Amino acid sequence: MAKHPVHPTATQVLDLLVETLARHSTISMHDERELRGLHPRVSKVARGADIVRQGDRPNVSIMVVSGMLARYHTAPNGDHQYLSLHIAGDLPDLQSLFLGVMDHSVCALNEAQVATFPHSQILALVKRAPSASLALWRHSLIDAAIFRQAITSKGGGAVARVAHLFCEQFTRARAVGTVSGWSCPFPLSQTQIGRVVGLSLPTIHRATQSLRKEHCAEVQSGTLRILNWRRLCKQAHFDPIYLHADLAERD
Amino acid sequence: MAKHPVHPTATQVLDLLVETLARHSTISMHDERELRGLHPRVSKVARGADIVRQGDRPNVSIMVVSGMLARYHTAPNGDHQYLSLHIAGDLPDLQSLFLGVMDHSVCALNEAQVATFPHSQILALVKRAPSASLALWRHSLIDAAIFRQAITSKGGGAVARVAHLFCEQFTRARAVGTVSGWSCPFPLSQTQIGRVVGLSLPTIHRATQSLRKEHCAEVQSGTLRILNWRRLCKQAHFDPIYLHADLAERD
DNA sequence: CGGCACGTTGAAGTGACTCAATTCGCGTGG
DNA sequence: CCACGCGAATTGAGTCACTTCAACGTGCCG
Repeated sequence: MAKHPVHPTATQVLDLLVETLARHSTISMHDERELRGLHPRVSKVARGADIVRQGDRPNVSIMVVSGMLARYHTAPNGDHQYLSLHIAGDLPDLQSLFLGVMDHSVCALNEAQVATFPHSQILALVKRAPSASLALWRHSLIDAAIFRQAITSKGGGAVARVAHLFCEQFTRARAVGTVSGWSCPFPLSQTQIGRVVGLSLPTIHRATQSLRKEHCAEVQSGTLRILNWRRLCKQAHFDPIYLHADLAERD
Repeated sequence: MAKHPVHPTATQVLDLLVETLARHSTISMHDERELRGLHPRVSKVARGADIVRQGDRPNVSIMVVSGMLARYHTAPNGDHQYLSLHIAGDLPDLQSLFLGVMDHSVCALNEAQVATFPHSQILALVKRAPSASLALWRHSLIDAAIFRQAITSKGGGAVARVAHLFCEQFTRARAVGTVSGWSCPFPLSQTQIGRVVGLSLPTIHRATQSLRKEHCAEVQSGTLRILNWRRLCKQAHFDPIYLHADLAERD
């Protein structure tokens, strides 16, 4: 599985979409047929580039095909506070479908490929395959659950916050199949980790160092490697319930 | 407008629901007719009582009719971290419709009245009036936007966080019409304010005192009174864009 | 009157921040 | 091929805001 498929076809993109939704929702034959009727446009995004900006009124929604994106707020002093990280299959700005104006921005953390779906097509899909739209709704609810967890995580110390970030990322990477052994992609510098968990660079450094010394986890050249999952989870007070990774229990 | 209607009829409850959704979405005649076909059950909840608990698998969703509710996480040490506050018209656990198991709890901050809607009825509604379900979806997206804002707010100092809470609550209260002059209901003790913004009691005390001394806002016997809206917003770095209170711009 | 919840205030401790200096890895141009 | 420069990681010193702990006031309800 190449990190950057040379030129993903529409079919591959739609595969990814269906696969993502099927991970937590039941997708009927009819739903799948309608989903495959969408016409995504795939484009490449440079590392650090913005895809959507606060205040925009997009008329498309995007899906991550490869690479990693981040949503962020811009603080009054100009700093960036990252709100969430997004990997293949994620739909980071699905909300723009219903909330006219963006209340945050989306940028690429490394070179990434994104698929864009016109809102008009999605809205048409909603009419023709309502149960497929419920899958999208559920997807956005899980998204919200992750934000709630982020609020609480700020209660713990620096090590706990970083450890929690590692746990969440590894768990989500495992779900989409981008892990190999105990490693998964993690293209963030320490400065960027600081923007995610809301701590300063020196603090992040000490926290990551502590986690490496205690053989919990380490980051090296864009990869996160788990050294001791059990211990890492304990440091993080990680309880994956909020990721709602279990299969749907209703239809 | 009594704080606790003696015994709200189903009609009044459905009025509130339609009114709430119409605030940000276009509700067609057909949608409204279908919404009014729901059969809510109204019940009274004692101050401090839990309505749903983490780990539950509810088969109903609730709407606040009067009073104030809070969603909260329970920290490893037993502390409660409030995630959001909810007033009349809010649907705090709409997510339970699609996410089987609750990842947080909901409790009443004062004596409150809540309406319960069976999931089965809502799902039936979704089938019969898809566009009404889009209004519910949008509602849950605004909910998520508030969580995102909460993450960023933790960046500022104690005074800024408390001020931001005051701004948000007053703005939302104004939207549902529970303000009178520059006052709105706010039944939280300083300890509870601490649970919302993630600070200790003494810090909250000093922050509220500072806001009163600077004639920004004050809390008195369950009421929040704005003394100087402009100055309060400045202290809070409050930008209401994330509340998406503007009317819907698409159908 | 006694208990209790909440508000008020002070003193001491601690964790993270800012600021700053140094090192390392790596690509680039002389 | 080496010097340079840049981004990132590393480390230390001093400061500040919030925490914890503790004590006391105050109003209300039994």
